[in-house]
Order: sequence, then C-alpha cells, then structure tokens
Amino acid sequence: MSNCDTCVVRNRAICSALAPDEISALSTIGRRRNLVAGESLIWEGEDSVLVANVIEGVLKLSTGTEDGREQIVGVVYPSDFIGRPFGGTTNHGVTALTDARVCVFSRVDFDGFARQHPDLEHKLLQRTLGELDRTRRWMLLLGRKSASEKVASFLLELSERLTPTTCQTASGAPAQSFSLPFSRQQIADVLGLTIETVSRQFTRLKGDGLVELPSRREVVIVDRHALMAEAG
Amino acid sequence: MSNCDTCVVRNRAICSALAPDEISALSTIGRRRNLVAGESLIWEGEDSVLVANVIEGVLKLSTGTEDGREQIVGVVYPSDFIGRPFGGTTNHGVTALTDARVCVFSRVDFDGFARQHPDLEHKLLQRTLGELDRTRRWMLLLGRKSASEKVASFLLELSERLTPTTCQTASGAPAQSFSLPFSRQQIADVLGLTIETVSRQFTRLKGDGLVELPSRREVVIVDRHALMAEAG
DNA sequence: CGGCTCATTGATAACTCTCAACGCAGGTGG
DNA sequence: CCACCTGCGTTGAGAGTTATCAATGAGCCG
Repeated sequence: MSNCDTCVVRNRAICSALAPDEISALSTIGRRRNLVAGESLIWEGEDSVLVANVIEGVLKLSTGTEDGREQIVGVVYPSDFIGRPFGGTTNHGVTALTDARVCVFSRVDFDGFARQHPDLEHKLLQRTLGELDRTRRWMLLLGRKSASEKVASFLLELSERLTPTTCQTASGAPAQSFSLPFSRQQIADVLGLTIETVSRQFTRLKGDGLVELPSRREVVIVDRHALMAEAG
Repeated sequence: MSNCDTCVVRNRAICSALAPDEISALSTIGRRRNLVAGESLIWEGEDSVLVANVIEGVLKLSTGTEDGREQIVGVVYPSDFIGRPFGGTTNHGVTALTDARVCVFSRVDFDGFARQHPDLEHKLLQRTLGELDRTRRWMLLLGRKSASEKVASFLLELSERLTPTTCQTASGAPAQSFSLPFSRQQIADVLGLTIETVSRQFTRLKGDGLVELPSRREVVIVDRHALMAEAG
C-alpha cells in the first residue's frame, strides 16, 4: 500500500492532479526521507539527480559566490516542489532549516512519469509560475528596499507563509505569533544584509513596539498595520 | 495562410513543440503586434488578459513601489514567452525597450489551447523553469554583489543574451561589441543602483581599459577575462 | 560551572545615495 | 548654418546607510 494514502499534503501538492491509480503508480517511484535541521538534500552545481515534494518542515534554496557570500533565493514549505526536473544542473543548494520530511524521486523517473501525465505537468507549471511571480516580487525587495523595509517585509511574508501549518484558527488569516525557522544569519542571507543590521532592525522594531521577541526564535506581531507601513 | 510559416522564432519559441496542423490552429487565435520603444504591452497589477511570444526586440518586466522606486525583474528576448497564463494577475509591467514585434494571444484562448496540447505546456514549463533559474541567479547579484560586480556581471550577461540576433559568426560565442537596449536609468533599475553609480562604474571600466564606450549605447568588451574577474 | 554557539551592541569605515552643476548630442527654428 | 533648447549622461561634494571589526551578553549542554 501507498504512503500517499496518509500523506498530509496530498491535496495540496502537485500529486493532487492525479487519479488514485496514478497516485499509486507515482508512489512506486517515490520514497519518504527525513532530514534533520541543517541537512542538505541537494548541493549547488551538481547535476540534477532528484526532485521532491515537501511534506513537513521548511527548507531553503541558496546559492553563493566563490568567496563565501551567500544568498538564500527561495524558501519552501509543505506541499511545495523541490528540484529541477527536465535536465540541467541545479543552480542552488537545498537545505533543511527545520527537521523536515520530503517525498523524493529520482529525477529521470519523475521526468518520465510527468511526461506521461499532462495533468501533473500542468500542476507543476502552475506551481512554477507562482514561484516565479514570488521570486520576482522578492527582487524588488533586494534591489530597492532599505534594511528596515526588508525586515518588516520579511516578517509579514513569514507570518503569512507559516499560517497553514501553525494556525488552527480560521484559514487565511496570518499568524500573530510564530516561531522563526531562521537564524539571524539566515535572515540576513534572505534579505541581502549582514547579521548585525538584521539584529539592529529587530531591536528597533521591538523598541518601537511593533513586535515582541520573547526568545531568539519567537516573534509576536503587535502592530501589523504599522509593520505594513514600514514594509513600504 | 499562417504568419507562422515565416516566423523567425518558430523553431525556438514554445510553438516548436507543435505539429504543422497544430501551428495553424494556434495561429488562428494569435496575432502580430508591433511595439515602439517605450510602449507597454502589459501593466503591473492588471488582470492577466494576454500572453505573447517575442518575435523581435527586447522588452523589460518591471515592478515598483508606491513611492516610485522601480526594479526591472526580467528582460526578454526573441523567442521568449511573456505574460501570466492560467489565471491570476500580472505582477509586473511589460514594456518594450527597443522597437519590438510580438505574437499576442488572449490569455483565456491560450490557456484553453495549451490545456489541449501537453507538448506545448511542456515547452512552456521548460521555459518557465529556465527563467526561474535565471531569476534566482540574479538574486545573488542583487543581494550580495557590489556596484562594480553588478555592472560587470550585467555587461557579460548582456553580451551573451544579445548574441543570437546580433552576431552572424559562430553560434554560442558571446558578442565582443553590442548595442545596449537600455538607458543608464534602466541599467540602474536592473541592478538596484542609482544612475550616477552606474555611470561612475562605466567610466571606471573604461579608464581601466576593460571596455570601450564609443557612444552612449555602444559597448565594446576589450578584456573579457578581466571583466569576468570583476563580476565576482 | 565552564565552554560553546549565537545574538546584541558599539565604534568606525566604506560604499552608495543624494543633491547639484556641467557637458554632450540631437533636433528645431530662426 | 548657427543658436538654442531639451533630454540624457557625467562628474563632483557631501551625507547617510549599511558593512566591518571588536567586544559583550545570553542561552544551552556537557
């Protein structure tokens, strides 16, 4: 029997395009894999050998320069798709930020399966188009926003993206408080800042009463309206 | 008879996935449109009403903040696809940088056609995946590179992207000299800099003998190797 | 209770932006 | 044919933001 029957993201991941018999066919080429926080699934520059769906946890997509500077170019959540299907090399590493569970496929197996299932490809296309939109919006932040705008935007985006799993209340409403899946350094790598600048902005937001920071990893949004004004 | 028969990008655009009879079916829902430099095809924030293939020319995809800051989030060349199929709103405007010719489709017509032609969707998926890769690489530049690295990277990328149409020599070799489809301000909007900083970097590159600038819009790469070192 | 990692805070420097003036090229009209 | 106007680009001086370097502080685990 298929793992998919109990998969918590089966209705949201690209698998939702498939009929029951197709799902079980897909399940024969996929397997579950658990990752601990900090573990990498894919490394930058290697040939694309596997793709995956995120079942649980948060992972980063990152790339860097030769001299060690790093930029996080994407963050994926449960039901998101990981990897580069249809050839080529992976241009960014994939690393778990929290303990995570993924459903991995050999890339060639997945490619073959997808080519025979247009509805799956269609879902994947929709997801990729959405990811491209999101990534382009992030470019505005990287290229044109100040440090304070960047941090405010980051907290707002995070409160929205973390809602589905964190929040048991009415769906769609962003979470008021949440646990950061990022260290300060990782936040800096998302925003194109240094760790010190991120820290100072956090302190300032706390001082201005827009947020509370009960611990390093906890954030409470006190004044969402003001935070949105800060985000520009 | 179909315009497609004489289309110069028919073998490179997503249309190349189609058989002759399918091409002529597609041609019944598409039409050519000419744009003059500066003319917009799609505006930021509007519902996605049309999509297109670029036949000739260069166009920018751009987005901005309320207070007028702008960021160019993509640049498209002949055979590239424009627009947001499958619903949603367009998150960025599309504006011609040079005089351009495009092949436009009503979005709903295109959606319907694509859903019935999996090979077309597959091509579109490949193109979208490639564009996502490229966009993410650009994020490293925006978030982590200095002004001089940004400008050097920009010139190198441009020399590669402009090659297919500009260069009659062996394919694949990047052009040594080319005409910029961008004003200084637009270069600044691509790189997340100000026009003055871009100008100073150009002057410095010229002074260091890495490039020549015969006119405002002309660039000659004199020392590609050194330029690559500058690009980081 | 150390010893570790990670985060905060401070002082200073560097880079890029801002504001301002000038230069160049192309077009228009006298 | 030259003068002028206009738009874009360059150059300069100074300010501001963020990075860098360094030290301190907080939490965690042996």
